[in-house]
Amino acid sequence: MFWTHTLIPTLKETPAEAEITSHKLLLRAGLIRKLSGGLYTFLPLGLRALRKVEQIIREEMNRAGALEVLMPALQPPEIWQQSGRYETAADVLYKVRDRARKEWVLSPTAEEVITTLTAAEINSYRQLPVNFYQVSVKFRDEIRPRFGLMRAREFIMKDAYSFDVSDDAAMVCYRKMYDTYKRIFDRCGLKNFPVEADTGVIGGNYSHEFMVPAETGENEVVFCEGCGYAANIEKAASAAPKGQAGAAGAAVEKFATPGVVTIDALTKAPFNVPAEKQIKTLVYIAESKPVLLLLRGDDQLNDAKLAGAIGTPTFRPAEPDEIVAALGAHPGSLGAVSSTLSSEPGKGLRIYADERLRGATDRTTGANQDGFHLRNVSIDRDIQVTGWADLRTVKAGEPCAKCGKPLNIRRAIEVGHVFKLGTKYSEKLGSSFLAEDGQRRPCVMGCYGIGVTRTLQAVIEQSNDANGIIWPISVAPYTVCITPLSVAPDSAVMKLAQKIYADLTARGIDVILDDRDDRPGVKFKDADLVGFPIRIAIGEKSLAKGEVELKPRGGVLTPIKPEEVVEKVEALIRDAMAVGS
RNA sequence: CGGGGUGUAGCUUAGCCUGGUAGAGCGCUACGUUCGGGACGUAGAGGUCGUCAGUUCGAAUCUGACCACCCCGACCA
Repeated sequence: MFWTHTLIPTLKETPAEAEITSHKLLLRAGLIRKLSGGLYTFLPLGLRALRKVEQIIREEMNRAGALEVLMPALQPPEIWQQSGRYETAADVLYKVRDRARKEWVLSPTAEEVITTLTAAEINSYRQLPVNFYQVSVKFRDEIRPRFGLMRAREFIMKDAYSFDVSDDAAMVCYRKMYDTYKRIFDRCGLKNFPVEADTGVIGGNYSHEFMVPAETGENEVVFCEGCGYAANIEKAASAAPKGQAGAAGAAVEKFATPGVVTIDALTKAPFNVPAEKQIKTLVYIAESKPVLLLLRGDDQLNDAKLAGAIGTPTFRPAEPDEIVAALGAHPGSLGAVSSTLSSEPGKGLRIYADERLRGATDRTTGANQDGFHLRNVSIDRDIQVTGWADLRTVKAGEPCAKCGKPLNIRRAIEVGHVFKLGTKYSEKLGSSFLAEDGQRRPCVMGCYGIGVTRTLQAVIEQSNDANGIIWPISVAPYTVCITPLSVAPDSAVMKLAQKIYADLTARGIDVILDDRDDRPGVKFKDADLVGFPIRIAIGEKSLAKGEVELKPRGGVLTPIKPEEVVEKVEALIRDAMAVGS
């Protein structure tokens, strides 16, 4: 490709809309342009990089035996109602109507469609296992699109769905996809690591996310350098000490705490109750009923764990008036001690306590009367707990549950997610098979997603410098940029540039020739900004010495003879591509 | 949806407080001089000042509503 024959609208200045480095560079390097919030046009260069990522994904999915299909983005709401996600995923579903006012759903993912397909087409154990995938546009009504391609209303996703005869067989497939994902992200030049993850609204019982470490990432990941344990903070557990369980002491005693409405205020004089000796009481509404959640005063509730504990994905913090209605007091004086509750625990009011409170004695909590607290509370004696669960959020420095070493927390970008789904969708949508023993059984499913557009941006977020993007060769829009410093058609410089262009292109290498009649500085700056992995500069000065200049984007400039160019470039590409293959 | 912020040319912005009908840099066009890390000169093109309403003789500027975008929280690949 000749530079003047394509569109690469580089910008000297950063558009005000971009906040993080990768988003700024996507715009400045002329890879994308915004149409509206969370909606972007891929320009020729951005699309080339995107296609490279897609190609790697296709090669690895095919290698793993998955079958590529393409499902409709516009889907009937009936199958969503059948799976139950018409309600549970309602927040992210874009809905449109046709001329007859019939409603349709824009696909955020495709479990329903693929399962409808296999319900009709897969009938025998002889057809299993099978794994279908597609690369397509997905739509999600995000609460807040942001950071360019990182969280968009419309994005490219690779989604795959596996069907197996048994749980064990599904696990084999899960492992294969796990390994495949590792290879895909390695080949994209990304530093990445898998972490244990929460399953969220998709459901299922086992899952890992693939994370790319980045300060600008939207996820927090807990990891242990001792044993390699790693988990999303939504899922992570630690061996945080529970504190000694003793015998219940003195009777519960009410005391006045006028104006004290925070954990922190109660730690101060004249009360001096340490946060870890307090029981924090939170009120949530799940399925229209209040639920009390008890945690140590110095612990934070983890929403994802809460969802698992109460067994419903839809819940919300109670409004102040709902809290007063349920407990008779305002936040700051709430508690779960049986004698202070108007309604019997178990009869409508559920109480879940964090594992860390098991056996707790000598605690202080609210009295369900504004301005009063209770001391000497023993949880086993004084509180009727409906269920125990891990409800707290892990903090950095706590001992690893597996090896005891201190845990670390870092931010990361989620680029992929693998789930073991079980039979949730296959049962609801009737995807079953006749087994060898003549029994009909539901397929055991797994699903596997990669945010393709997000992966592309993660590459940029991870690989750049003050001058611009540093593309890994595997996903660069062009591998080589030839920069002739004179573009007069009959000049020796331009003639050599065109010869090298033809030679490299003939070897199947992606080359762009910067034939713009601009000053060298402009061309060098743009080549660095866009970040082509290899630049070959040809000027009259070096040519007089019988040389051209070869410069890897992140490396040092080396003068070489023109006839060595093809060989050197191929060597560089070979070295780079050795990663992950 | 709650909280905060911003809307002036393709991009970055000045002007707004104190009302008098818009200016710069980059980019773009032409010509000339330059030519190894974002050159310079001359001459140009390009603006419903987010939208609507109000106040006023007069609104980019003051008031109100709305819209869009950005940031913080919940959501997710």
